[in-house]
Amino acid sequence: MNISKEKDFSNWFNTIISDAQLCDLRYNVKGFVVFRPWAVKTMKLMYEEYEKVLEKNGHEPAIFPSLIPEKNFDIEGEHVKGFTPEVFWVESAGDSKLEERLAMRPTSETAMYQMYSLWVRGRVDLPIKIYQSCQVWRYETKATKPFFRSREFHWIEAHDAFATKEEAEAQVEQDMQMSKQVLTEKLGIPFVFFQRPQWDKFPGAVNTFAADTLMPDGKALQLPSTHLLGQNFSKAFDVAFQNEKEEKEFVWQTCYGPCISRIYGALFCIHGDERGLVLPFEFAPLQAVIVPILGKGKDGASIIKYCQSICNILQGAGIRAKVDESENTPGFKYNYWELRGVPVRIEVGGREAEGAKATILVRDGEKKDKKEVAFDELVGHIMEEGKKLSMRLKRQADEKFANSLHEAKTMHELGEKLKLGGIVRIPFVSMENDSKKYADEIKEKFAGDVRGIKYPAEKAPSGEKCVVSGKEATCWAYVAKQY
RNA sequence: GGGGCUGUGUGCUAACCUGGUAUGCUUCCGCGUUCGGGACGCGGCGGUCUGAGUUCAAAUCUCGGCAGCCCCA
Repeated sequence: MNISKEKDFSNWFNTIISDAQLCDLRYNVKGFVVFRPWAVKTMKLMYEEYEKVLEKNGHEPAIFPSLIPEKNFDIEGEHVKGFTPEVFWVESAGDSKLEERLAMRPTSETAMYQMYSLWVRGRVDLPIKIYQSCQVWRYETKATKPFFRSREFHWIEAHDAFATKEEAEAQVEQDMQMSKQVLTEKLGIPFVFFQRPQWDKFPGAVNTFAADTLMPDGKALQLPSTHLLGQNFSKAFDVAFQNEKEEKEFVWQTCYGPCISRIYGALFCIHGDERGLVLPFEFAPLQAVIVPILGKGKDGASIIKYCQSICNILQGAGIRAKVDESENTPGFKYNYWELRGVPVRIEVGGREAEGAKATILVRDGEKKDKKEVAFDELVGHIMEEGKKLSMRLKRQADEKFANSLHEAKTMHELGEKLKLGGIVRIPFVSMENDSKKYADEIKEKFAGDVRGIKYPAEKAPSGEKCVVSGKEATCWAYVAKQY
């Protein structure tokens, strides 16, 4: 495709989703896209990984209905206010209008917590740690963008209920750990967790913590967020238990929402290059592609046969591999699979077939990096190279991320740094609601958003003045342009 | 939320200003030759987003709808 994602990110983005066939934008409902097999295969692997980690951390799967009666939806005041403008409503069925309209879930608190109310009787029923992998719908009024902001998206939501506040707080930390295990360790996506300002919380939450990563154009993208709900919802939905003193006590809740379709977007934007996708080995739909090189004067049948024997041995070792037997020329196949980010390419022609070897090139290598590997060493070599590729991707992403963190002490400096892209640390007055006007000023002047304070909290600034208000700064705030 | 641009076979595109038989490439199908970095020849299938209006006549002009992109907040 030959487009620089740094210089021309939107062009790169639009080109890769159509050329690598990640999704099809031609579906005729605004904000809804068709996810195509190549994207879905990786997203499924991501779901699997995430579900595994959630279950390892004590969560169990469930499937809740996607429709929520309006009355449930109205129970928690803040939540209603936050979400109602974005709800798709089902108002009729067949020819008859429904007595009560039904919300297509924009998130499942109001579907799940009424059930939690029935399920929780005593301490023995706690904690509840349930997740579901599902899609949700939100009528986004901002411009939609495939993967990043669609009106339908695919995520996991985990909803936990505890007997004590401390356990709930610990859960928030566990959610952050899980984010790190999956996003950073497995997918190579760097991020920072911020505690969002009071004016930018999840509707109904006591506190919101969200992971921000950076896109190639320097804008921040929110990835998983976890919310300390306190007792706001449990009081509203009557999720309570009888304690040892035989008193009624409301549970303490958290919810956690990694959006797989968005994380997938972040994944390919962070690792992709001017030739197309670059995928971590573990998450590539196809990990090794074998390209036969036939031609006059060569024994085509025996080359194909040899390719197949390589494929068998790789598949036997658990590597997702295939022989590309299409009618295209080798050069076409190289480009085709590079565009799709297949980690390892194996070229097999007469030379290889006769010498019981194969020529290997890893996705982020150049022509000169091709290596010949003996048949018997292929499995070990590919596993090793795959692992190294994933590590390289993670390291490069980490470095780039670290280089995009800036600091500013004055309004002017903040403006200059924001122009560079990335996240800028400033001394700031506070994260309370009455400081929102200063954040609004930053937004107005530089289109930058106050993302919050770092979590875990940093040592507060001493003797620093807020760059906006000039008042005594009580915290280090982080500012970025955002998606 | 505000502003701008756009919609023609699968994709890209010409014709649009100045209304009159819709151009070329690509994809796809068939046949043959090719194959170590996006092969080629010949033949074939396939199109003006949608609704209304103006007109003898609309891809073209006008208005609405739907959809996409870009910029600003």
